[in-house]
Amino acid sequence: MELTYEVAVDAPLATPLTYSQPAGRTTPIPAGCCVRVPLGRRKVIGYVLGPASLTDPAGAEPAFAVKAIAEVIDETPLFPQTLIPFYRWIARYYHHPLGNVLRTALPLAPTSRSGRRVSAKTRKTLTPGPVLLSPLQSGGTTEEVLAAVEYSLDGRLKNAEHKALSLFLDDLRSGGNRPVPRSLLLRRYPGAGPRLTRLVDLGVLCSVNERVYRDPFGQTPVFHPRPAQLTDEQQQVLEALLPAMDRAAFAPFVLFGVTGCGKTEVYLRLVEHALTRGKTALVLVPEIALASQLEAHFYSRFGARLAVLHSGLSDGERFDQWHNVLTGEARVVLGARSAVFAPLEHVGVVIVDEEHEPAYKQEDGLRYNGRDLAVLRAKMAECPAVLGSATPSVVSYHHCLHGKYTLLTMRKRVAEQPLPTVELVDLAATERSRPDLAFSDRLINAMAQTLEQGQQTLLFVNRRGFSSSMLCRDCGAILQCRHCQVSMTLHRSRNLLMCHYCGSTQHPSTLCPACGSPRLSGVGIGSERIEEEVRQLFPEARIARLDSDTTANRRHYLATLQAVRTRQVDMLIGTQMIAKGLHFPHMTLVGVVWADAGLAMPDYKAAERTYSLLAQVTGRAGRGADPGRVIIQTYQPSHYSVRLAQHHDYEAFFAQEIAVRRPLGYPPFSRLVNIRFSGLKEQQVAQAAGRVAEFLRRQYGNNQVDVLGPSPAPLVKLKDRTRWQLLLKSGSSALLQAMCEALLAEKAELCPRSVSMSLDVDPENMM
DNA sequence: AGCACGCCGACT
DNA sequence: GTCGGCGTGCTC
Repeated sequence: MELTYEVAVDAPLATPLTYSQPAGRTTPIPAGCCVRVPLGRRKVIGYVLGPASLTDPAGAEPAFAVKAIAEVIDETPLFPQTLIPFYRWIARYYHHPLGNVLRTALPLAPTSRSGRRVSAKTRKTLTPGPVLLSPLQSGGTTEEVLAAVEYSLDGRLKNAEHKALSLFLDDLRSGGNRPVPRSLLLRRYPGAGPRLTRLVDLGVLCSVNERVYRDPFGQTPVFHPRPAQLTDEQQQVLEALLPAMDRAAFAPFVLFGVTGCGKTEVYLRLVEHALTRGKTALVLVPEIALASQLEAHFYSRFGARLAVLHSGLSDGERFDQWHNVLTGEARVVLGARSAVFAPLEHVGVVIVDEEHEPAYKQEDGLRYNGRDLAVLRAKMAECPAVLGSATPSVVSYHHCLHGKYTLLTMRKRVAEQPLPTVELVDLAATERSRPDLAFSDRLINAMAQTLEQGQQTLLFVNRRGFSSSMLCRDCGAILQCRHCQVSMTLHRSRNLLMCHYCGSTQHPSTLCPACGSPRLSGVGIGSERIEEEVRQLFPEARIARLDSDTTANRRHYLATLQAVRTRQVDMLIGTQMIAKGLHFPHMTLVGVVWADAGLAMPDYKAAERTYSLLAQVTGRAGRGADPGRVIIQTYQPSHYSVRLAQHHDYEAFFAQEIAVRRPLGYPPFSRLVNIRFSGLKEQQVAQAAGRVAEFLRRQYGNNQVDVLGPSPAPLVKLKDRTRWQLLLKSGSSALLQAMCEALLAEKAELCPRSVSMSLDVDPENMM
């Protein structure tokens, strides 16, 4: 009976394929191995999922000819078998081909087109050979060992060889009998090369290639000692969480704690507990900025048992980290969203820090949410999932109130620092001496004062400001759709306002519907422009900017933070990424340039994002002795997301937000799937979107699901491609799943190949 | 995805 | 006559 395998191939195929044992091979191939398989006339990469049966349940022969696996690329699996159900679930839930899911999950696997592989880095080291071993084992001084070697070789050692061996013995002792790198000896004795080679030939030394683990930590991170004493709140929270870990059953928790309440120590204790119970731990952070913050804490506590996985690593570093996890050497993984795929086994706790962060959502290819997958991993591993946040997502908090998740609260800041006072500046109501700039006099004066005192300022720019929405210059209202309560988008070319949820349009009225003012205009402020204005206002100040444009590489990011820490920077300007995790004792002023900019987004989550960003930015001040000052500029000081952020009142914000979403049936009262269409020909794209909408309405048009649209996407044209979208909204996740499956089955009939169609399940933003 | 096949327009 | 455009179908 011939062995056959189920193989997920690196091609957009809906199902795995069946292949047989490579010619001439007898041993079975373990699941998780990377192989090369024939597919049509080419060869592609595939992943072995396990044995396959050639007959279907009815006993029928397959209708295809089974081909043999061409090559086993790696004899050791790239991922543990236990994760296969996890990958299958993801493929099904996100409607993504399994082979492509695996390619996303295993970033270092070779691709079908490039055979380039990242390899282990090794170095040549030397260990004692057979001739040297027994004199070493009988102990004695270096001189005695050398004499014994000389004796057993009948005095065949030359002076230079004697010298090289003597240096080797020194290094061996000082290195605690670890293999001695050849390069180390060559540095001390440049001519040692041929001598060492001869010593190897004589059997005195042994040459070994040792794996080198490239150090992703750059310089050694700051050491954080383990605090002897926990706060009462930390104690209480752990009293709930540790027993849950001991029960070894799935249990989701939201750890709701204000900035600076000491959540990190809670995470560390949970991980410690997992390790002492022989389990492993998975810790996710939204982005690299926070990864480097937490890295130092985790590295201090767990050292070599820690692996980090994030986009800031080089391929080589990532390879090493992945393999450390795979071999079981690293038992704690700390990383960004893709670390949710880390090849850990026996996971004892899953932690997601800042769980509300939009950065957990991957916005291209496999559009997964790292936070949601983390919860799923915990479920499959039968362990607790801990979602930490100072501003939990509306959906997670809703689950807490309905008994789906357990809420744990930490209200006190560790050092009892008071939260800073937050001042709102109403941009619409205040006179400005520089109306040409984005700054009010109050903020300019505060910046000047801070600069004079030698303290630092942080300026937060909500870069999501969208230049084509309409803002009232008098009351700050943003024009919204009457049906969807999302902002209308201005289409300059056609001169009309459109809702990108439902597609309805309205003429750009010359008067503000809220206050009747005629002063309406399109708006948008980015961090580059702010930097320019600040340089103009304070030419003598030292200014740095951090945003996704300037932070493509981690070295620059870390260097900028270092410059701020050593007070070589007076003013730091940045976007979201500077809003969290960072704390600088001399940063006494935090300014928010335009707090309500995010409210202009055509997105039902706009208020939630605004609240959490403001709450986070606010937490950045007052970390040192000085409580700090926060100035928030806004056109909408009375909007609940701005007003309640000022008072650090999450519960009130949640209540308001839920009251808005309930009647509109947005999550958590429904699930969404956004179907995106794009293509080079406008007509084809619009037509395909229309046909799909018609198909779904005909098949499923009842009151259990809303099919909204189709409508042009907010960025209708991107890189010459026209984009349309169709939004599905339903209380039934199963119904949405069935609709998407039916749609994909009919895709060929509804949507030509020149139009690409992709599904975004649980969309995070609608752009 | 990638690679075949197949069916219509302007070229040696 | 045929070279080559890209719409469509299939891959164990």
